[in-house]
Amino acid sequence: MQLSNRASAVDDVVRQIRGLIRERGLGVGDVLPSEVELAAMFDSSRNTVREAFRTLKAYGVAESRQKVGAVLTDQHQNAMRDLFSFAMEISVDAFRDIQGYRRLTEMNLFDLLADLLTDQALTEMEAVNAAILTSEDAERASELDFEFHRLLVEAAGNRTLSETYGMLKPVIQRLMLAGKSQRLTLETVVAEHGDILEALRCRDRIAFVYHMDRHLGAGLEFIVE
Amino acid sequence: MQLSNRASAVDDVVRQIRGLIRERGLGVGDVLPSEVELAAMFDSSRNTVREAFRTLKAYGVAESRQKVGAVLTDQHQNAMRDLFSFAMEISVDAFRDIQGYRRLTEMNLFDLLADLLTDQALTEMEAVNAAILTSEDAERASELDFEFHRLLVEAAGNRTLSETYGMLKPVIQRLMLAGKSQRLTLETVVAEHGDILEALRCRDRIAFVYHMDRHLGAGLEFIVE
DNA sequence: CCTCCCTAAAATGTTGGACAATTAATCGCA
DNA sequence: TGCGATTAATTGTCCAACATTTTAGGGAGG
Repeated sequence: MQLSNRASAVDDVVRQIRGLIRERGLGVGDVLPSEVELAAMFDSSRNTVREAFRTLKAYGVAESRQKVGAVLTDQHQNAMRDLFSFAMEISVDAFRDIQGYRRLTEMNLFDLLADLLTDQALTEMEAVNAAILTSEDAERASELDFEFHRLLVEAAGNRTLSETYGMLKPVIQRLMLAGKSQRLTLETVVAEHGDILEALRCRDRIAFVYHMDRHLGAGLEFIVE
Repeated sequence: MQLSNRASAVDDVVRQIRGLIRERGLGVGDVLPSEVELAAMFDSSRNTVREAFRTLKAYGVAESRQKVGAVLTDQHQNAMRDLFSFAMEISVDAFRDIQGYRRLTEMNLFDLLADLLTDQALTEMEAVNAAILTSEDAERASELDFEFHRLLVEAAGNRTLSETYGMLKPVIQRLMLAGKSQRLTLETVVAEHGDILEALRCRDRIAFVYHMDRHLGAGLEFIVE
C-alpha cells in the first residue's frame, strides 16, 4: 500500500479523501461527499472510490449509510479488535508479551496519577472492584476486571495511553478470562485491586509499585506451563 | 461492518475468505484463488470480491500482485500504524499527549534494557545518532532521530511495545520534524542521545532517567506557545 | 547447449454503465 | 396538524470491457 513508486489509484483516492477531511476540518458525524461527487473531484471512477471507502471502513474511520452517504466515525477500537482477530494467534508468547507491556505502563502510572486522581475516580474504581465479586460468570468478571484497569489508565489523563489500552482490550480481556478460569477465587483479584487502591489513597508510591507488580505477576503465573 | 442483521455481500465474502484460509490451512506466502474464481465460488461478482480484498489489505493480511494473485502477508504492523495515523488528528494537544506517552514508556525502559541490551545494539544506535549530523535536510534528520528511539525501544524486546511505537511513528516523526525546524542545531539532539547512550553503557539508571527526561522535555518546549 | 530477448497469457487495475435496495425528505390528503 | 404514500438521492451489487503488469515460455543467435 505504501510502497511502490507509483501508487495505485485507490490508494491515491484514500490519500485525497484524508486530505479532504483535514482540509475541511471534518470530524466524527460529518458526512463525506457522495461517491459520484468524489469520483468527479478526484477524476476517477465510482468503483475506485468505493474500494477506497472499504479501506476507510476497515480502519473504522467511516461507515456508509444508504441515502445519507459516508459518515465519519470513531470505531477504531472495533477496527483494531478485528485486526487483532485477523492477525494474532493468541499464543503463550503473546500473553507474556502483553503482560510485559502492562507492567511497563501501568506500574509507572503513579506520577501521573498522583496529580490527577480524584476521590470520585477512586470511589468509582472501588465500586467496579466490588462488583467483581458478585458477577455471575467468569466472562463478566473479566469484563469488570478490565474496566478497573481501564479506569486506572484513564485517570492518568493521557489520551494516547488510553487509546492504546482500549485497542488492546480484546487481548487483555482474553488474558484475564483465561486467568479467571484457573485461579481459585475472585477474592484474590479483588483484594489485590484493593491494595492498589489503598496505596493510591495514601499516595504511597512504593506500595503502589509493589502491589501492581504482584498483581500483574500473578496474572502471568498460570500461563507458564 | 459487524452490526446490521443482514450483512453486506462484501462482508460475507470477507468472512468466507477467512473461512477458506482456515479450512485450507493457508499461511503467509500462500496465494489465494483468483478474483474470478472466488467470485464463482461465493456466487458473487468480481467487484464484490475486490472490495473484500480491500478489507484484507487494510488489515495487512493480504497484498495482491498482478499476474500472481493475492498472497497472504504479515503486515499487521503497517496496518496498525496506518490505522493509528488515521485515528489521531495531529494537534498541539496530540503533540503534548504523545510526548507524555513517550515519557511514560521510554523513561521506564531501563530495567528491560539493562538485561537485554547488547554491545552491537549500542554501536548501531551510535551509528544512527552520528548520521543525524550529516543528514542533508530536516526530514532525513527526524527520520534518523526516530530510528534512534525505535532501536532503543526495540532493544527492550517487548513486541507489543515495539508495535505500539511503530504505530505512532508518523505522529512522533512529525513532532520531531517540527522540533528540528525550530531548534538551532542538530548538535544538541545528538549530544543528548549521546548522554543517553553513555548512561546505558555504564548501566547507570539515574543518569539514564535524567538524560531521557531532559531530552523528551526539550522536544516539548518549542510547542508551548 | 546456453543465453537473451520477445511474445503471449494470466492475473490484477481501472473505468463506465445499469439496476436494485434503502431511506430521508417531501408532498398530499384527511 | 398529523400521517401516510411518493419521490429522489445515495449506496449496494453486478456486468462487461479495456489497460497494465508480470510471469512463463519459446525462439533466435551465439
